[in-house]
Amino acid sequence: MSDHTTSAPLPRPGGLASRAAAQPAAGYLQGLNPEQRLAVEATDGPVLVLAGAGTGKTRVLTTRIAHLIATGRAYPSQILSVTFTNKAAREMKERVANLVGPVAEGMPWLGTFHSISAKLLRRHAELVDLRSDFTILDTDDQIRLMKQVIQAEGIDEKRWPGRMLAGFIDSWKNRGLAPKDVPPGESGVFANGKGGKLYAAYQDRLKTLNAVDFGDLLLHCLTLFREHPELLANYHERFRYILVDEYQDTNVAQYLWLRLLAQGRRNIACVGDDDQSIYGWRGAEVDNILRFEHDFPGATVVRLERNYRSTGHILATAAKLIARNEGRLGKTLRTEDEAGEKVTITGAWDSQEEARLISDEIEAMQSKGENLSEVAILVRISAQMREMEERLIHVGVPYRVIGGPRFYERAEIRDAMAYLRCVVSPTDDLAFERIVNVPKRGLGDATIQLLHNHARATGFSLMQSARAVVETEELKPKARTALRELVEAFARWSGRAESMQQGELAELVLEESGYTEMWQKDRSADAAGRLENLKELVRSLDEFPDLPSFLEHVSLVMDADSGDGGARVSIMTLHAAKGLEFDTVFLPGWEEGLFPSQRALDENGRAGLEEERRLAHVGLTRARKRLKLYFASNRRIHGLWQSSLPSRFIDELPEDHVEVVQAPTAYGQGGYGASRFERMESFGSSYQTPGWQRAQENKAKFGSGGNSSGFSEAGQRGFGSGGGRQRGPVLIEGELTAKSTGTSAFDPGARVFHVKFGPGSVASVDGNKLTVDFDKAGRKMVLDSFVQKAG
DNA sequence: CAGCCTAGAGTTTTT
DNA sequence: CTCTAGGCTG
Repeated sequence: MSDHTTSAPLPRPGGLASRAAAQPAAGYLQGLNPEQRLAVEATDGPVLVLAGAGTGKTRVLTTRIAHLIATGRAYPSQILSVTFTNKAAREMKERVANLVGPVAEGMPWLGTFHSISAKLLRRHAELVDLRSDFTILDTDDQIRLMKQVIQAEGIDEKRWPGRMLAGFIDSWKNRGLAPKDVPPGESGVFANGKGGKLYAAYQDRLKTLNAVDFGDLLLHCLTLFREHPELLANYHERFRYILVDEYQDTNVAQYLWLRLLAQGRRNIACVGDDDQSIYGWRGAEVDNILRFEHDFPGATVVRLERNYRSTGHILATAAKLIARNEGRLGKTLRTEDEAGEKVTITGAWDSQEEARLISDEIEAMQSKGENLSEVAILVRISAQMREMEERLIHVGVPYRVIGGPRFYERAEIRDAMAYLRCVVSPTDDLAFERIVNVPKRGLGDATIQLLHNHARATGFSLMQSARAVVETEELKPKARTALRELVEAFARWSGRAESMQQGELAELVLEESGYTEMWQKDRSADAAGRLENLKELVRSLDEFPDLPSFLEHVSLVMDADSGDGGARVSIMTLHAAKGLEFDTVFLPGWEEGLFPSQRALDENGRAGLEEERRLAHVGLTRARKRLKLYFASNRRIHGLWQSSLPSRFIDELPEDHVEVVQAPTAYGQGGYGASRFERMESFGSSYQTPGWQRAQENKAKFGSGGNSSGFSEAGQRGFGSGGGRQRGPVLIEGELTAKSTGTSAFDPGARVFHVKFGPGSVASVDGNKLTVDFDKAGRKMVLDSFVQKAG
């Protein structure tokens, strides 16, 4: 290994380090509370910092790094500091730089598990049978490859889809299992026992392609360390201190990775919060954090419990909720902040009204001049976003959606990348296959198949095969010409790669390949945006010294540029909100089945419920000053209106700290009050009627789809915006209280018209509920306010 | 080979 | 309901 830092002596007296150490209580330590300070100053040996939400976790981490550097314990290049996301890594780098100055620039080992692993692997690729210019596949490439492998085995790809295999393989990799390590019982679950075999075949394919997937980055590192102890020892020497952020999110592979590296000096500090572990479904093992003291005997455990973020009521609410979980290390958050406003809970008739209530609140805040960037709407599932967006567009409140497809996952970026990959490494078959017929060149399945056959027979890459095949008569003239042109173009581009600025080269490639033109001709709504993204890609290219380093950056680091500093409300999933905070937080959709998610309950029972509860806890603790929860009695799921009960989590909140703001609607109130009754105490829903199914049954009582669909347009106008700024629920309550509303204005036999179902005749009347035989839609039960007299 | 149409599915997401 | 992937037809 050539890295000079390995053999560099420790700072000597008189160096920068000792000067800093000589100063009493260094400036960076000031303002830390005693626990934080302990977490910073316990430099040697294993340390576990249990940092509750808003307790200054990042501050501890960055100050600790500053402390290690300033006291001369380590050079920046001797500190291994791992995060999960690039965002976290970036933030940490910035904050360390603020503390210690430009020395922090030299922190080559501050990064994500994956980027650090990639770096290690590029150095030692040959030891795990790779070339150092290996490509990193994304999920899409991965699945395409799986499909090929599955088909090659002669398995029906429909019954055993590639993405399913990808899921299995991913979870094996998460657990650090190579093909040979997969328990036979598990490898059997896919394709009648072929799972393990397919995994092995897939790994073989990757090796031939000189490619790795995300999981391999970790896995190959494990192999590297295990099979080359001298190399590992070398890194033990180098990494004097190891820091880990969000430790509760580590999976088994990451845990093993850390354990191997920490073995040497045992100077490992993990910071995390078991109450914020929300990624169990993708392999995170809360156990890693629960087991820390056992794995690292003699560990110093520090609890950070003083919260600097939220007001009293909010914190008390969150604390009470999370206290219901059993599998936790136990922390009690406290604040010295004022009690503030109570947390509110509002019931709405349906999800549209819920959106309306939230937008009303936001508009009110906006008119008071509050900063919309301090407002967030956090949802359980992305499907909830659309309705919120529609509503905000309707009232003209600016918003931004956080999350969604990442920059490099967009088709146009991946296509452009594939072109560049082919230019840089003509043997990249996956990239070649991706763009061979994009834009359309008349090179379809038949041509690809031929190339594949040729490649398999000769051991050539697809590009080489193409070059050979165009010299033969095997292809029809049309296809042959097209393919020849493509192959020649790539030769030309590759030839220029040396001499040209990569940004220019990319532009040239995209232009000459006809790719840009393809989108220019496209008239779909998002074509302009895609061209814009391509421009962005070209622009960012020039920030890199060369194409390969750019490609690495894009596959591992690049994320969507959510720039744009305008004041906007943020909409995102609860998962995406972890680590963020806002003055005001809206939490819609607290309903059984949605949150906690029925699926989490069905698939993981109590563990699933507890993870959902932690997710709720994450949501609650995002708020600094104002926290507003909502539930709707009716929600459209997969296009069907379903009625739902308020979430059990609502029942679990402390009455002293929450306020049920609006008397919920008549129905809503029934639901809220009755929910304690109706729900069973246990969570195992297997023997319990699922919420949504019960909702189906209830539906009859309140009219099937009819009433609610009418809500969409006529309904909204009818009560919502029309009747003088009134709160929706009040009006709806009137509509629903059949008994007190008196009789309907309709008589049996009357002809009526319904916005959704069209014309029909009234069959019977029950209060304000009508049974109508619609001419087209058949017999439906609807509320009279949704129909008009006709003919 | 390309465009249209139909059938099926449909949490949470980073790297 | 809405999207996507794959199948079928021109």
